[in-house]
Amino acid sequence: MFEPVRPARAYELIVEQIETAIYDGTLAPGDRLPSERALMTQFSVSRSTIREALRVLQSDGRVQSRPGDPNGPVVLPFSTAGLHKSMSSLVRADTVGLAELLQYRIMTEGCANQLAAQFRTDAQLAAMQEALATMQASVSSGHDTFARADMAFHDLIAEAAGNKLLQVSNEVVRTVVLQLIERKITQAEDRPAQMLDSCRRHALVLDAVRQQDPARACTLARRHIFEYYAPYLDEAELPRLLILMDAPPDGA
Amino acid sequence: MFEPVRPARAYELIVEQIETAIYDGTLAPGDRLPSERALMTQFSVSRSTIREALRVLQSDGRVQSRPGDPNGPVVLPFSTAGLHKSMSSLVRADTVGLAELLQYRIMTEGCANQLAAQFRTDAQLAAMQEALATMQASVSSGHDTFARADMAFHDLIAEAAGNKLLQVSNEVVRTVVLQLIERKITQAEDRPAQMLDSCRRHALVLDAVRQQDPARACTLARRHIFEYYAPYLDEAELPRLLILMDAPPDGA
DNA sequence: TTCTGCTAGTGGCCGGACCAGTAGACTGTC
DNA sequence: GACAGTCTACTGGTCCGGCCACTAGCAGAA
Repeated sequence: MFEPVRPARAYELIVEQIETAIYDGTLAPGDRLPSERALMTQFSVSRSTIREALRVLQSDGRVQSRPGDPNGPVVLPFSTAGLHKSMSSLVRADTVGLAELLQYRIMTEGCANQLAAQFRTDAQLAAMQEALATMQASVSSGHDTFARADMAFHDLIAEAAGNKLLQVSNEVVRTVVLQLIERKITQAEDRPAQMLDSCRRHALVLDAVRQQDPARACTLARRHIFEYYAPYLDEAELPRLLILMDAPPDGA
Repeated sequence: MFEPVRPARAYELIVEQIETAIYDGTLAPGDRLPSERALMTQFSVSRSTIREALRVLQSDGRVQSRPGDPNGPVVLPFSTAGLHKSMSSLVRADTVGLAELLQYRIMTEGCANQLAAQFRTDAQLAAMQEALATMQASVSSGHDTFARADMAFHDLIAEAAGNKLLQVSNEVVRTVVLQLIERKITQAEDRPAQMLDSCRRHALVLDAVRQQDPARACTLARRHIFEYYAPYLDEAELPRLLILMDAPPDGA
């Protein structure tokens, strides 16, 4: 009949007020909050309470304060840091595993390629071409340049897809996956062969994007991710990914 | 040559210590932290510093403290709450429009249905059936019950898909979409007809899930979302969604 | 045995204080 | 007038001691 109540903490109310001010634009990135001593009069609470609220906002990446700064805490622009943090924490805690990450990535990256193939501009296509060239050129030189160019390629795809959510989620998942298998992948003895193979596959995908063939771009991208990362998975985990390959959504 | 240094805050060091203790299992979910007064002697800092550290840990969903509890703050189990929080902040903050949200939702929900059709258990199927029944029963009664049952249905699909990332992102996007058009949808004069139609479509999707036909489940789910929300979009925005319909991934 | 009231200890919050650090004004020099 | 250096007012980080409402568990009453 009645609902349980959760007594309101003062600092939580302050966090809420400042958060909504950020959401509705009253506080834009780059703006400055009043100093802690000014805030305590505005909210009529003590400084400890203000500080606890600021700590929460800071840990959420909304504001940042610097000792001695006479301008007060600064409102930060949105960043994906929070997403990265919470996702890698889930990975560290074994709540989500590599298979789950890859399953998700196969879906989103596939969709991204599909959209990119449809809506890419010529300029975007040229940029992708360039990123691929950098990848090919750095096969022999270094793992680092290659990885960066690889990252850039996928970023360009996501950008061409024209969906910010897709872009961000792709970027986050991709980064977390790389973190997870970074050691294994850099130490692989057949690393150069892997890189060459990766280039070949990227070229195939890029070709589909160039010819504006969404279905093929999607299928190739999915298959590429699957085959590239499959060695790092257990046998038992493969079916959950395979169903995304030859079954739909490419309707084979 | 040299890297910039960031002076270490005391409370940050405390957060780190407790966090690593949680990660490496020294502190398991359900365990109790010492009281704030005890922690201040262990870390040899003042209570304010302890409290600021606890605020950060609390906002990250790692611990929770309750006033008057003689057992001290409790270590929480890992959950997707943090991911949920940062994801909804992304969706809210980055000024993504309805079309973009729906585009994303069509992709993820489609995939979820595809996976759910493949991997659902009989128990999950029964639960979906029940949710759909509740929806059908509440068409005449009230908008609220209907919306809740609708939500439950999609949650069950996402759960059956067996991917936590997919589950969280689906839930977030769905919630935000509903918030965006809540007013328009509850005030629609043909609301009962809409509800009936929605039930019919859900039944179709559920049938595909029952028969474990992933391709059909995916296609139907995508089409359902598109047609349900299309009236709330501009003409110009439709193509970006349509490409996800009759082109792949259902390979028509 | 059940219930009640008490109590020790808890987290939430307050006010004041000190310190190292910062930016901008202020000074003296050239 | 331009520029180095100092000075100052204020900032955030931390500490201390104190008060309050609340909770769990216990001792005593029924």
